[in-house]
Amino acid sequence: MTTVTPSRRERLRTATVAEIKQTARRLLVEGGASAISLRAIAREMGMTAPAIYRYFESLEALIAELCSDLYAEVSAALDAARQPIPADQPATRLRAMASEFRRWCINHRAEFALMFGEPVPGVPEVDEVCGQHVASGVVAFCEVFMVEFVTLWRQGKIKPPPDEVISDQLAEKLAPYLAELDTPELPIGVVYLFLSGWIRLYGMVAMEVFGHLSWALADVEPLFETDMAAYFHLITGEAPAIGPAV
Amino acid sequence: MTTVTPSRRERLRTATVAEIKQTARRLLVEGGASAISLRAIAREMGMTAPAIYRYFESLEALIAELCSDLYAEVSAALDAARQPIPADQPATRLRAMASEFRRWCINHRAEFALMFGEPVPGVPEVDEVCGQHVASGVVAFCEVFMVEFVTLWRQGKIKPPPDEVISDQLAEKLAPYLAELDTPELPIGVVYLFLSGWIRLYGMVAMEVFGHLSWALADVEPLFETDMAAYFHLITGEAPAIGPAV
DNA sequence: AAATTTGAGTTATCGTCGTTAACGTTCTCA
DNA sequence: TGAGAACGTTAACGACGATAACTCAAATTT
Repeated sequence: MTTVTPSRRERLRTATVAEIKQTARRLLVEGGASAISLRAIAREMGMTAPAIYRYFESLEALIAELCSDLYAEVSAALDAARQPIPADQPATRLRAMASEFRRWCINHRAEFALMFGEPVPGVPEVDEVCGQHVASGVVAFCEVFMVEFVTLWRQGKIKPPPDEVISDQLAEKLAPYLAELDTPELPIGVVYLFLSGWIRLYGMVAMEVFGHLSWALADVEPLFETDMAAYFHLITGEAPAIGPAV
Repeated sequence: MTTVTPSRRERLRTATVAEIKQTARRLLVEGGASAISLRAIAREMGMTAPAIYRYFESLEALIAELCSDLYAEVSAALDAARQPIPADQPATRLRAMASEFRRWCINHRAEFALMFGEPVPGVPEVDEVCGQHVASGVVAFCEVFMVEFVTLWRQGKIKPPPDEVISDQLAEKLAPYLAELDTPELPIGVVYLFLSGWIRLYGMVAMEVFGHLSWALADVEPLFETDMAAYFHLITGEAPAIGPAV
């Protein structure tokens, strides 16, 4: 243990920090990001607003930290979704994680908007911590998908698209990113398929959460399932073993 | 003409309304949606804030109207992008419109966030005006894509995906939407391809505009071009005539 | 042409917000 | 036991949306 005795004061402090963030979370859920205010938090906690400055540098910093926690939370949810599936079935794992991602985002719309919508100034951007893969929750969140995808590739299950589809410029621009990975031998076509899948997943979830699909669909789930199936058919050439999560 | 003499007062009024919206637009561009405030607008116009209430019911209503104008603006940009291309080449038209959509959104990031990000309370949602296809700018914006897509289908150029890929539930849920169209005979697989394409386009543009791709790519354009090419290859079976717009 | 109504703008005010400064109070530790 | 840090308070500043009451000029009506 690095901290033997958390020293009473430190215990109280961490408890207060937790209560502040938890109150902010509740305000976020109930009224959107703009409902998070220092005065509202303090009011609900039976305090006065300036007291919060003992714990956070500013409202912006508070929201940034809340956002980091949310990334960790969704990462944990994704990790939990893949655990019951054997590690040698990465396609099924990816499938379950995609469904869980959609489920989490739909059940946490305000959080999703904060994390994946218009970037809030102060919230750590992903590319700022591209070097160390664990420091930021965002990278960890991406890695969960990436690890399974690489496993799938190592199994030889991924059919990279024909070369003529891959633009030379794409290969050129992706090169520095490949160097970041611990698998630099990953073909450019496979990386393209990964990014393409992440974009399709994000696109569908974002449109659904933001209500931009309600004009066409009463329920997005069938389209989601169909599109995910089409994607896995595209990259593996076979239908994946599906079990619609939840 | 319905209005013979716009009656001096009305001319002044519309001019003031225009100036208010144009000032709001500038504030939006310079400082994001949160920078739009009645006081700031009034300050820049040499007025006092309450005067604006003579022209708009509230800040929310002002932003909603600004948003409608933006939908019309992007619709016009898309329309201008397809005009130089013959109407009997809908695939090329769609391709050009997709590129133009990305270009417009990248050059108008703050506007994009307002229109396609987290929905702002007060901004008219698309599904509220699903009946009349012209009333809302959003629908007109969607229609520009839809029209070309239907033309492409009428030419027999779209290969619908195999039936087993299309979920029965998808067909079920899309039925009411098909009835809305003037082409109810449109196969469910074709509608799926359209929505899938729109989602892929939105996903890529949204991630790029929001900066959620900068961790992987210094320049998103090659991936955009590649993915669009892959999409058109998927739905038509052949590579479209491309000319990377701008 | 005079009287009246309408429209557009003002000032004053209320309650909200983030943030800072100055001031107590309480707990911890040497 | 005393010094000092940590935690909390009140007071205040400037910015925000919104409303009410008021002034003034323009348009309309008589």
